[in-house]
Amino acid sequence: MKLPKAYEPKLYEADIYALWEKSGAFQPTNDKVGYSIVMPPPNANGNLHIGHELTSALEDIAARYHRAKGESVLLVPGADHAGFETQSVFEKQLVKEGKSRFDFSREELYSKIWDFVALNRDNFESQLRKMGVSCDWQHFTFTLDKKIVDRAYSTFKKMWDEGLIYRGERLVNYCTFHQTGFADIEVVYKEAKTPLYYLKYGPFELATTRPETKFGDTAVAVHPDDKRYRKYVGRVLEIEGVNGPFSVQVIADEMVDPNFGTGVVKITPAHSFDDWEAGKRHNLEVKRVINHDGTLNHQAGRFEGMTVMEARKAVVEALKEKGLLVKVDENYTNRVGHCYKCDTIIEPMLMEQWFIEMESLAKPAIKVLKEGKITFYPESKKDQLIAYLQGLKDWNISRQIAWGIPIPAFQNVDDPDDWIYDERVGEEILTINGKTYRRDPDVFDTWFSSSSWPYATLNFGEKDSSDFNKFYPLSLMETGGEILYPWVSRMLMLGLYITGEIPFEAVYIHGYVMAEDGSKMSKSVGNVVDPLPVIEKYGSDALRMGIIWGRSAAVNRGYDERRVEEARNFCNKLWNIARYIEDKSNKNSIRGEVQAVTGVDNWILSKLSNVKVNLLTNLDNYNFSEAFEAIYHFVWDDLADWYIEASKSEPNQLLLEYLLESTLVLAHPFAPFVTETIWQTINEDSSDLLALKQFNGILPYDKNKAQEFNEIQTLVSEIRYIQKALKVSKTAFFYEDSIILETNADLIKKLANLGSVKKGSGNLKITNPKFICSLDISSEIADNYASELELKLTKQQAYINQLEARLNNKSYIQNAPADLVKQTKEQLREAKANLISIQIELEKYSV
RNA sequence: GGGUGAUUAGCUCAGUUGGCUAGAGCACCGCAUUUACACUGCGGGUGUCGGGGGUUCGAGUCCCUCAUCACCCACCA
Repeated sequence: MKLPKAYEPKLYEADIYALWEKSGAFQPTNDKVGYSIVMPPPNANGNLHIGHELTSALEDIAARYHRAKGESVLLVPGADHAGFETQSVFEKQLVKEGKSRFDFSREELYSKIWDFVALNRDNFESQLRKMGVSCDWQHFTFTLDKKIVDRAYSTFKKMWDEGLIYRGERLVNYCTFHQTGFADIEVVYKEAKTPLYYLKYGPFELATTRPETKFGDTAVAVHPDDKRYRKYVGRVLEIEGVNGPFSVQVIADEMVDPNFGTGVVKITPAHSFDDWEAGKRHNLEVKRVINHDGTLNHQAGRFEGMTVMEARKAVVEALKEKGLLVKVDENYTNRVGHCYKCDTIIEPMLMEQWFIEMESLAKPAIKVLKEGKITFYPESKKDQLIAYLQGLKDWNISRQIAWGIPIPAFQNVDDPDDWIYDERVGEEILTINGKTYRRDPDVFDTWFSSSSWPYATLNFGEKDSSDFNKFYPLSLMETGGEILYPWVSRMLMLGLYITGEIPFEAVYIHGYVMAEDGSKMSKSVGNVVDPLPVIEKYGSDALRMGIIWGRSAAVNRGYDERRVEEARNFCNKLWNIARYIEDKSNKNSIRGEVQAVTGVDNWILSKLSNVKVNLLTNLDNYNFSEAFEAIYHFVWDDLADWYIEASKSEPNQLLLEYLLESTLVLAHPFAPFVTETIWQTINEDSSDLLALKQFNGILPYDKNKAQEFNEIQTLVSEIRYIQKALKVSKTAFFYEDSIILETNADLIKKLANLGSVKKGSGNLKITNPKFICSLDISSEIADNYASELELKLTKQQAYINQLEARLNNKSYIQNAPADLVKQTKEQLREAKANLISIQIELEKYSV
């Protein structure tokens, strides 16, 4: 035998992948219907985790499936420079070396991170290979590749020219540790107990959580209808503060909730989003108090140089001394924004940044979503995306970090309002027409450049010798729910804006792989599962099937190693089916035309036909798990447990070989390595790849003959049950006048583990509605069967009652479809026949 | 405050336009060493489909309501 007793993935996987890659199996053939997926690029700096296993498994199953359907498939791999993410990882390393990013210029930092990423980049490429991903490596794209940077620039330029980009001084979510701004979506809000301080504030008493921003107060606000304070509105008041008196204006604004605190709010336009808006409404003075490093500036007087938290304490102390502190509510909870990376409290900070006007980009996106032009899996994500797009604010794309694509904009050193677009970002200073321009030191938000990913990777609108651009738009965008808003929404908007086409036909959102106990996996908790050791232990196919099995779109689900183990067993099952068939092939080399001969031959072909339809339907609708279960049950329950067992008494070698090949092709997307390994081992023609085989047609079969075997199956199960229940085996089986039972006598004897199968009658009658047959079992033993029969009788009677009730209902007869009524009648007839045979048999025991 | 999803066997979950006695895997119990496989085979049973109401001949599925949980969005001094 060529195949050893058990499948050992480790011995084959690397060679099989190399064989695929060498043969160019993953490159599109370019001459048939195209199917394309661009993989969401993983961060270039790290190792792949179990979530990547899920995402690449789903994408690869889709890709291999469409290849087997005969389509030209392109699966594009990539890597993400992941701007801020990567810089954070690198900074942590610097800290370990006792350094900080502020020891370097942005240029130095950029080149250091570049080297750092280059070191790690091979890592995940080899990991993707281990996962068996059938991607086209020649098409590998990095988010800092020239073509991606060029796209970012041309997109920025187009928006600049069309007035969608503006530079503005706005309050920005700002992390004082990383010293960069963030988009709204990047801020993590957390519930926290924040002391609420009640202060004496001129004639008012007011509540605040941020006494340290007092130095930036330029107004106090009350509700317009609040009679208590009406007389102060419009006046400018002198307020006694910790650093002496200062003046504020009293304004009336709807934003104030008269029932919260004292109904009076101090307004600090430079350091609060709401206050900023109020400031704009009332033309208030903006006074900055906090520096970019999180310390207070000269406005704070003697508190200058303190951090926000230090100053809060000190100011509260000072207020107390001056008798300005009325009380403190320690139980007040509110939600505070944090940096999602370092957990520092986000400061609203007044900054000049580049913004993209979103309304005109979002509108067309909302339109195509509402028109249902993109199919979402699950469907509900579409409405969520629409709701998100409808509430979108302008997008801050400036980041004050080094690791990213420099913004191609230069500012006139003599005229701050004079900005020019120029791609010579290698230069810090440009001189144009005698004017001096300095480059904006900022870089783009990573999501800005990655929004172009579908059309940029596929060279949309460009002359392209490889003709990859015909794969745009993508067939599928497969990704995790966490980037529906930051990425999918923006790819959609920019795709429409730049290409005029919807960038993907379908969006599939997968859920998270949670830890085994259902909690979130996290490095700090230490409950992450590293896919590589799992692959090492169980094989790549096993992990793939184990992770997709029982998982549906957007549902978070715990990782379960037992599933992986079962999937490993499934690989071994396939292996041993092949092993059996191959063994028989050596002993029995009859050639001829493959065809169904016996009932079971026809039956297995009908099952094969069903599983194929089932698999195609499910995968066309991205029901990965159900498609897998279909092939799993076909292989295990039908092919192995029934057909191969049956073939031991009625061998049809050519059909076995046909079934093996058909099964391998069907199972290949789910278990690429083991199926290809089997194929390569039994064929010895390495140019004939299973990975490139298409689904074949199903041989013709006779439905009636297939049905005959169904009946035999039922009978065999019944006999097995009786023998188990009575603890006997190898009993003699008798039948009366049945051609089917006569022709299948040997088969039934084998499958039901009987002693003999003969015409005649025994003392224990089998209550099967299709056949009159019996077992020869001594009466003492058979007596035990009475209780089994009684149970059966009760169940059957209940069933009959149910059916009769249904048929006695006139409305049912009138309103239900005729077919269904007919079916119910048939069921009742069968059930009654069955009941009678049980009753007749039972009578024997009551004597 | 707004939104979305979930609640089905001991556990993890399927159940596509309402219609065959509600399923799968695991776990569990029993039997089996028969030449593909113990990473095995055979047999076994378990559910007031979260509660309540409604529509219908018929509801796990549709509608209303309540409860619990999860996630997302907006963020109040």
